Amino acid sequence: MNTKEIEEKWIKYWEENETFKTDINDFSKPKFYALDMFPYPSGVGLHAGHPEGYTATDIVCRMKKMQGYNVLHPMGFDSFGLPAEQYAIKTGNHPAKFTNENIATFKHQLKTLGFSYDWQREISTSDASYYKWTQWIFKRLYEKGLAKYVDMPVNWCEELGTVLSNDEVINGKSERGGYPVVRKNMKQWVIDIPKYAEKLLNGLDNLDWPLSTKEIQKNWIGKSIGALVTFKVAGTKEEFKVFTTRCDTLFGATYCVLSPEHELVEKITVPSQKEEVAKYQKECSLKSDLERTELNKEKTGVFLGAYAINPVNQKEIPIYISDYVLASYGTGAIMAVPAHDERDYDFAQKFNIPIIQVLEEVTGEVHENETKKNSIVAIVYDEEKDLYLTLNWHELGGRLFIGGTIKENESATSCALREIKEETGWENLELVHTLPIINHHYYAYNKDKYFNIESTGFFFKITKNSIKSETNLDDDEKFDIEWVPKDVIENEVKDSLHAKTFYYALNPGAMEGDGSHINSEFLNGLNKEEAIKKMIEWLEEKGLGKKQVNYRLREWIFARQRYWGEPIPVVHMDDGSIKLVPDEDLPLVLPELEDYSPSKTGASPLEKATNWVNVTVDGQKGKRETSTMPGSAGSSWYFLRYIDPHNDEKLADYKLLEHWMPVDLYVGGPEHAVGHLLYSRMWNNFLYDEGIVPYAEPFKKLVHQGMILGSNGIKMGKRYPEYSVNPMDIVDQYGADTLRFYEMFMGPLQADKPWNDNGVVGSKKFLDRVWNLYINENKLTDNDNKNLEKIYHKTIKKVTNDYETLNFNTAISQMMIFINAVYKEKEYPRYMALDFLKLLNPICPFITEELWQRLGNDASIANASWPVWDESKIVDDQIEIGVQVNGKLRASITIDVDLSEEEIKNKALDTDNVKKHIEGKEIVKIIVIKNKIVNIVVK
RNA sequence: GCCCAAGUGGCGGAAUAGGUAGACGCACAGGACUUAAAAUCCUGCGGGUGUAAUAACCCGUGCCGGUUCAAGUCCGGCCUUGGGCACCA
Repeated sequence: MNTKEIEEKWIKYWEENETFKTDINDFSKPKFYALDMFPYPSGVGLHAGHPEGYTATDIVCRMKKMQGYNVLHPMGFDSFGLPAEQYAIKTGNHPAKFTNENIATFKHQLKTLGFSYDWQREISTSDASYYKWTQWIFKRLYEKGLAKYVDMPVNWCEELGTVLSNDEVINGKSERGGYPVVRKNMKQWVIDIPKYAEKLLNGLDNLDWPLSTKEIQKNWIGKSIGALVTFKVAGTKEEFKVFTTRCDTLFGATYCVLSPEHELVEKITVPSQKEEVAKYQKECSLKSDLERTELNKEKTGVFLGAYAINPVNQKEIPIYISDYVLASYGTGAIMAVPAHDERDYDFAQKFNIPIIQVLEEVTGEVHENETKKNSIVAIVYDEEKDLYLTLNWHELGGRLFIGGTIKENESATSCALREIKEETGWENLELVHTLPIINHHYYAYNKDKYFNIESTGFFFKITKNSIKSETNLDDDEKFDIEWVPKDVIENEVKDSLHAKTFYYALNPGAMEGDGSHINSEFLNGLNKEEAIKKMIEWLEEKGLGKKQVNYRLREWIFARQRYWGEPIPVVHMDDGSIKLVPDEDLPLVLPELEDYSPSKTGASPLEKATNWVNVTVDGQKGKRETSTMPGSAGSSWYFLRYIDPHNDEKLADYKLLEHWMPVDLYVGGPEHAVGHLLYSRMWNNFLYDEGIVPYAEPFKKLVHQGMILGSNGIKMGKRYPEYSVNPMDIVDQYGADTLRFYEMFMGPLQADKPWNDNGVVGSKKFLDRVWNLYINENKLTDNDNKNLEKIYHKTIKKVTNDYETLNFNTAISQMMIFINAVYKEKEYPRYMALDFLKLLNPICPFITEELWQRLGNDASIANASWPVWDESKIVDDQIEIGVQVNGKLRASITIDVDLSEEEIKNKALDTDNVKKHIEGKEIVKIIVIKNKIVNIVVK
């Protein structure tokens, strides 16, 4: 088989005959729109991962076409981007030259692989005829106030000379290149995607997408429901709002924190603190994002000297600034509840701010007639030895810490010290933390009474001054004093009160879940949900706050200080106003430059095109915007343009969109979960709201292909070039069919899979086996062959269903089983041979076209109709089922399918090995699951 | 730390309304064809005890426990790997 010759022949045939041209206006058949994530045409051509997803959609498309669907299967290029620009900087050539050369290479390679794209619908985001409409959409966003020119802190990457959007920054470094990114205030174009947060969140519900991707989008949007609470600044007319999800803990708010950038800081700082505050603000502004997150261990901050008034109790509480409060989230200000937030706790400890507990954990089981009392649990820690002091009561109560009842007129602390001394003899300990009060219910066996206690926890440490004296214990105090490490406590301290107390000792401020409210006046006794509801009602009634939804999602930074992108179609007039470039002047085409290099100061290369930049509009002078749009602009709507790629009047005809959208199957990598896949949903939702497109959600079903790893199990790439595979080399050596077949057989589409050269050879062997069967073996016959009938119908069924659900590896294994069976036969009926070619065709279009023709067919197999199976021919009349005794397989029997339960039982019991295992035992029952298994239970 | 996904032979992977674990392929071993090799075709192939060979038995789907006549599949608790988020109030 000469794969090269065959492949070239059919590529030419399909092109000349327009085999895969979509008649977009033919609404008579059901439609199927399959979309691949279009590639960035890099200089190196396709990598091993491209053919995987592309083959997957191609298989489904080819099957759907044969099943009578009108299939739309387009391809294009995401052709704006940095590599082309860097090439232009180096060579002085226009980036378009480089881009077009690469597109030509990509297109050639894609054709070589046999994908059934309708190339007449090809688009390229850097074509002016395409980006005309990208600019047009931008204008609509601007008109609706969704594209905004604002002064705000943005991600500035010095090395790349541009600002970046949040999804392009990973751990404080640029996604591309890994260069440091800092926060910098710049006047920038942003898209107000948070306005669409709710729609983007709700829209996910009805999408057939991977759960993990939906989850990532949900987290990225980050909806939280809470309240906005107004705090007045004592002695001034100023006030500020805080966002909180736990307004029920307001009684425990003992200070407030503003972000260092908060606008109120200058106004309310008292004169004596001004210097220190200014110094701290400066320190924070110089920190990069990376430093700011890395240095999150030790809390820092400065007191403003000003006080806020807690609206629930009129108490004056200090106001600080600290960089643990982010300017960009919520209102940039918080109320701090150190008792129930670890960060606030750390800060309060460091600055000696009071801690008020307002939530109380309830442990144990509630009973009637409980006796109430107050008590303590004391934990004593030896830091040097890393051991904790416990009392081992053995069978009387297990391992516990020191406990005791608070006497009348005694404070909790002195009770704790007294109990420690009485029970263990230790004195002069250092109190590390007072732990939250726990409301505990229990039953005391020795007193036969139910108790309900308010237990205060204490965490003490032994110091050099600590002393131990002899103890004088009562007779009923039968315990051993044991010093044990942490893991022994975690395993052995079973009592819920003591275990919880220990947890709080190690995690101060961690009590932030549900609990019963205390110290909270009108909220006392309520749980979290009730208390939040009541507090919001109270705040709203008094005009001090209201219910508020907040999102983590931020503005989409929409400008890049680069050349190779869509020009933003606006003019900044000398009087400071902004004018849009009129629709009739679109596309606003990129000017040619002598020098494409960026500047370190944040100026776009376009500033050098002075003739282009300086314009007069309506007799007024102005300058064009010189930043360009990000790469994610053009890819946010390309799926619409495929439907009507040559339309000069509209981005796409509404009637066509109505018929063809949404995309039925979208395949691409999971790395676009919060970039492209969120941005395109936002644009499409916006265009829907504007009545430009007929459906809000663009992608009905989404599937992520996994990564093709090197044979070492590690991602292919620069690090391990010796393990990287160039798909074109595989095509040269084994043919495109083999590459497609192998990548589909490797494993589930969605999984990451290591490359294996032997696997490629194995795939080629199978295709050779098929070829030989049709060409060299004289088995083809016009007779029928009953031996193959069942497997033939089964194969059609399995392959059809597996293609539909994208389980290509198991479809292939079924085809192998079929071919193995044919090899064992003398005669291969012609109709089966033809139908098998149809089943294999979506994966291996070349070899199947060739064999189809050699079997005497004129037209392309792509136009043949998909085979159908006969369910009645699949049913077995005899099957083998297992026989178990007490759940262990002891035999298997062959039975007629319609055999009665009684007969199956008899047959099972009549088997030698089964007899052996039930001999002398009593049969308890016999379970017969029709056509599956028999299980005999004996005693 | 929080959220999500996944752990099955030497390897890639099959099998989930709970019902004979290891389909199919790779690798490996043996055989046929050949002067020979390659290619091709056929057979075997989870680990162990056992047998001349069969038979038969035991163990086995990351670990521990549970539910069930029956668990890779369901439940509880861990461990490991991958991905996402991370001072988000």
